Amino acid sequence: MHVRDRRVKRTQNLLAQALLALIAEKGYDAITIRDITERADIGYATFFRHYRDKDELLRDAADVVINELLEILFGQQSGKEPAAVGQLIFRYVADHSEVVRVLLGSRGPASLVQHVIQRGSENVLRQNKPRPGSPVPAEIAAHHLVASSIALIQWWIEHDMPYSPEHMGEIYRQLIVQPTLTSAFIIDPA
Amino acid sequence: MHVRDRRVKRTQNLLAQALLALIAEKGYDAITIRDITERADIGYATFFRHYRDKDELLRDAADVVINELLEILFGQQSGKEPAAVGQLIFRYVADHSEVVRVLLGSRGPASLVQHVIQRGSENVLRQNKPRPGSPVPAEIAAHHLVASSIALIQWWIEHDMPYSPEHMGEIYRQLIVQPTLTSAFIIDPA
DNA sequence: ATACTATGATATACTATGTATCATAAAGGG
DNA sequence: CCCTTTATGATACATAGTATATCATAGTAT
Repeated sequence: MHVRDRRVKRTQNLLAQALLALIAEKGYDAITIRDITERADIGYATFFRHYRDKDELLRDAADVVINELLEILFGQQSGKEPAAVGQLIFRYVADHSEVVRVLLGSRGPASLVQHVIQRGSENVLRQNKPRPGSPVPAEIAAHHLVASSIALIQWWIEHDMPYSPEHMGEIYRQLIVQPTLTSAFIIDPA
Repeated sequence: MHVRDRRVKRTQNLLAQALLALIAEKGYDAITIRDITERADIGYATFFRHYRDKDELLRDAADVVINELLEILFGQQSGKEPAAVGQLIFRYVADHSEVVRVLLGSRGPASLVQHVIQRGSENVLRQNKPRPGSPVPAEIAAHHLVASSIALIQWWIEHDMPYSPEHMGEIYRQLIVQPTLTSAFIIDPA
């Protein structure tokens, strides 16, 4: 999937940036497509040449963030200790809190969160071996791991990040990672 | 808050029933207010005399279900063993899967799920004593407990309930209840 | 019985979506 | 560099849905 025409790339970038800026200003629901095209300085009809509706544009913009975070978590250093993973997550969120707040904010559509959970679960399943004989199916454990992580991030952001990323990493490990791994997966000793 | 006029109660009931039926048929987003009023056989303008928009009606309808479930969980038998609590939840969901599917379905607005988490967290905090010195704050643990439970219910419903309520109760206990209680709360020995 | 209030029906203004069309400008391949 | 292709801008327009106002009527409470 390589976009050949520079004009297309330019237009899509402008639309995504405009959307994120507008969400931060007035919330997702209040935004009209005309708002987006005016902010991006793009013809109104041009929007529909790229996306069917607002949601499609939002998902496209979100994929950039998702891939970035997945790269951090599952990149070269996949065998890292689980304790550090939590700190990585919450440090990333703190560094990009504006965008994350926008994407996971309570105003966004539920379908986006579902999409993020889906993407995350696939990666968890790919990176861990299920423990044979466990009453907890790997598919459920993966879903739980990702959904709980997002819920924890949402709580942290909505409460204006009252604890440090290190502290959140410890909470994350104790409440989510440790129980899930010991319940359903073979713990990687690396 | 007692509704005196029978006409009001009648109208609101008809609107709520119509909305739930329509969500099951075509999904929340596709529903117009005219759809609702026509199905309920109520004048179009009358809708706005009770609710500002669709979301307000949905939240009102959801509160009925929330209160019912909270009554089951925190009613007379609050001191029950945690293992049984999971079965109670998933049995209730199975018995009311149509409505729960509608309310927690991926098409519904995110704000509704947030609302449910809020209501549930308050109850968890009210029913449990925080463990002193734990790195996991009680507020976070309560949020985690409820948010994870909803995520697990969503997974179960969206996958057409492939495991029995008993099995789900065990998963629930192992993945969510046990870790959360031991991490952040004083375990009730009753 | 009477005063009150909710409803139905209707009209209307307004906003937003989505499509069609055509001239123009920019891009890419040779 | 030329030529073909394609994306964009501008505009007009059809459609759908929201939200409010008004008034006669019917149901409700006390």
